[in-house]
Amino acid sequence: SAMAQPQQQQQEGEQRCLNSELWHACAGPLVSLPAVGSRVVYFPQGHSEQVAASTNKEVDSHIPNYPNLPPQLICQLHNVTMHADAETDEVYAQMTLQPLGPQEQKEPFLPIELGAPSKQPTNYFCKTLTASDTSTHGGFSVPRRAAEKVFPPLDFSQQPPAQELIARDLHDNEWKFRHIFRGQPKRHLLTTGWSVFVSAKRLVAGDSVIFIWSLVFSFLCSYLFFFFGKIHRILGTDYFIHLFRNDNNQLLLGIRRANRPQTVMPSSVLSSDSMHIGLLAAAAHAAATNSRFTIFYNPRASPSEFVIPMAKYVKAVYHTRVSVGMRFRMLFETEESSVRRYMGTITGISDLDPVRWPNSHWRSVKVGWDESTAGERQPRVSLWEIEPLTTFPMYPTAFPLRLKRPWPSGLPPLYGMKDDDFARTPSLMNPMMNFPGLGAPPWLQPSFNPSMF
Amino acid sequence: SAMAQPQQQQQEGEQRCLNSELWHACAGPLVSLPAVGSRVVYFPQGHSEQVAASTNKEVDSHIPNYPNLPPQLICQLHNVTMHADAETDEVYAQMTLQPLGPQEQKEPFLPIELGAPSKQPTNYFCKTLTASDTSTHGGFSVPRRAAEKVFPPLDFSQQPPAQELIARDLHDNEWKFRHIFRGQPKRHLLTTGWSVFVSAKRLVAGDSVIFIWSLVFSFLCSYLFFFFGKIHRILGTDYFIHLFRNDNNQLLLGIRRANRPQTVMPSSVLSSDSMHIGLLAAAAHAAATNSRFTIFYNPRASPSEFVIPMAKYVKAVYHTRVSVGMRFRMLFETEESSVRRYMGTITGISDLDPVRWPNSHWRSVKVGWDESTAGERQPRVSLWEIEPLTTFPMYPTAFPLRLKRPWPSGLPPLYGMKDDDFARTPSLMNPMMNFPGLGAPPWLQPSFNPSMF
DNA sequence: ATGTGGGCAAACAGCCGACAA
DNA sequence: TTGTCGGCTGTTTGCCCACAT
Repeated sequence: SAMAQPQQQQQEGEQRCLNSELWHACAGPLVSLPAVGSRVVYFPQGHSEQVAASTNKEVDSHIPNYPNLPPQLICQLHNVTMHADAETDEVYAQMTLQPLGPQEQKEPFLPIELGAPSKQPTNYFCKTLTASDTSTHGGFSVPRRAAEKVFPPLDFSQQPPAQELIARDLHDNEWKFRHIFRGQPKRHLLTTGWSVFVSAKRLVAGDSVIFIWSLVFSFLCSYLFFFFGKIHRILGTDYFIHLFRNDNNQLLLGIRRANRPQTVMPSSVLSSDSMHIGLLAAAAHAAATNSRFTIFYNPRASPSEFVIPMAKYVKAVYHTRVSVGMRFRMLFETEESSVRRYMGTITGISDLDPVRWPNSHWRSVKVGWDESTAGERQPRVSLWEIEPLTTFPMYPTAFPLRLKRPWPSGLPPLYGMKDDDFARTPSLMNPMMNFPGLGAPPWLQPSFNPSMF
Repeated sequence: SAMAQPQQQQQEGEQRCLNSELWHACAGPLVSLPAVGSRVVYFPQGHSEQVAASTNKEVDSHIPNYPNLPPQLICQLHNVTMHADAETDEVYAQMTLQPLGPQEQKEPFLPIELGAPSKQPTNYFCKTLTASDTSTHGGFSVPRRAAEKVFPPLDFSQQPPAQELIARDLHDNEWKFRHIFRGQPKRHLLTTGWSVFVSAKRLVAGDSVIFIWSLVFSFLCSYLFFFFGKIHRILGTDYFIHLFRNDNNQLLLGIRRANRPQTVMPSSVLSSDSMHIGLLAAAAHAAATNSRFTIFYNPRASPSEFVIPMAKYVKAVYHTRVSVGMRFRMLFETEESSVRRYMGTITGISDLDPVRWPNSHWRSVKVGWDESTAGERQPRVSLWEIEPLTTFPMYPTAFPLRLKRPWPSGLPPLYGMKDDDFARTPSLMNPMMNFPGLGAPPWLQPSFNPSMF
């Protein structure tokens, strides 16, 4: 019975340091956080979308305009902290941003700004709970491959083979489960302790659980990987895991709730109007004074990734040509927490909100999706979300849309590409309009290395 | 077993019309909402306090100033809707305010603006739950007087006397309880159905429940009371209640949670800075354009009643003299949901935040409390929260603080009071500074009737 | 390979009066 | 008057396997 009690290590107030692997696993394979210190592009418009999704209220029309707030702000990302809601375990990130002046925007890219985003953990599994899993009648049926991959091995000389598993959640609470291999045919089960977890987290059939086999001193591990990279490559990852597996291993446990019909959350703190105004005013004030501001990014609340690495933005907006009729692919998360690509066709390029946010790249691409189940996929995407295909357009564009960009003259063409190769709609005609006085763009600096993209 | 199931009448989205009596009972005896259509004074500073209390974050110093936003706005209250959080049953109110121009501020008071605030229901009881009440081992022990007052009478000819009670909560969900009178000595108990309620509302020992015996058509009842006031006075209230008791009665059920150590709620939607900015910017924008804005008032989240009837404000600020050393009484809510008065002495009169909110009446009075358990009571209060005593000050004031008010000359003195009778600190010297161009104040209009206060 | 259901024992929920504060 | 407890059912929880998919 003591086994069934989770040892709640109540650490109210500020979370110390949330496990990054677990956070990313819960956030999903498509979510990546820009590196601390890197430059990012912040979209008030996208931020607004997130608030609208959280409050279930569309942005009202009588919200004042902030004419000095451009549709995107180039910022330095000073701080990123990962959080999880104490009640629901919903993951979110807090970011501290500082708008940059023209000088800083122009500086060449740093290595961290070009690095690959953090990946999903390797030794993990994610299972969508069945009715049996969440019922009080029984325990949790562990898929065989999953158990073999992420759980410590059982002693099969015993009958039945069993062990006690201890897993930690995002709040560093400990959950104990009896892991047993029994039944006819044999299968892995979590019995004692499981229902306590289900009721504490209020899980229902359709929600998912994630188990990760992690190394406690993963930072030390990374350190060793860095210095002994060659040894690692020779001996393989398993050797390194083996080094730590005996003492310092740990099982992590996260949840991901099904996309239930959102409960109306009128927040009872601040009206949604005030929230929208607050977000805009905070950004406008920060932009005017070049001071820091703080935002919350809630990856599962809305499909609006509104803080984008600057390198990704620059590549997509300036180094990719798109036109109406062009085919593209875009990544989506599957039900099983992996990714798949959906195909579509660009049907238009225009401002999402020409009145409030003219000349914004936010969701400037109107698209149609190939598959008939496309009702749930957005009809508008941003340039950096899609991978245009280099094949011919599906059908010829109604009009060419090929305008000569007002690129600073006298500069060498980019990567063997001529100016004429860029296609722009009128609204996208001058992408530099928000960087007054900006001279040679950063990606024209000698240190800029396009091959790193 | 069907008895134990609450009939959840899920009405997602907008609440229709919450029961006002129940809302007020849950909000507590000190909470009153201004009348729709009346003029009120809105304090951004107090609103800010509520956001700070909700987010557990003090207002940061680098939030921009809104120099055009006065510390108090005279507004018309266009709409008030009562709400209850779907998760926690926490009560809150949504108000739509519209800042008024000088002309409208000056208009004479309407009857609704001078009416008494809504009272607590009469036929109700509130009990703080014991360990036995919340334990799964037993039911709910109903205090005898409470049961006799608010529950329908039992048939004592039966052995044991018992009946089924049906009560409705703020969300209009139905809860059924078996009410039985048994034991040695005899007592009233709620048995079947009680534990379902306790676990559904997640009640713990220390929380309170409120039962109200209400009339469904209370508006009709008020209507009759109004027209047949004399008959009512002759026949007595019981006659009127009897008229409706047979068919249209209903039992209401609310909860009030103990003041547990507040769970940190970083909201995960918007940073507390942005919320503060949002509140200020929304008010400033509304003030500049004389347009409506919406606020949420959360009476139990913080002791900051930041929307005050204008009449109450005017009376306290202009028609009450206070000085350092003066004794006063102030109402507080007791644990048992009734009120008691605490005594204190005014120790100073000054701005709470001279930098950000100069010349504000919000919590401008520094006080000391008589009782040693005063640690939990605020050291600063607003003028309209206290009842100054007309007795002599406890100790003579260090300096007179008696300044001649710059009252418009040529007007008759107020209610036989001479100008000299008003005592003001320098910061409160000119209470009209926020009403530029204001002539004779509303309380000088012939229709203003001070006896209604 | 894994979801569901019957059988069964142990644990818990929940109704009762006794007692004491 | 009312909070808590021991006694005593009836229901639920939860571990086991069989069986079906």
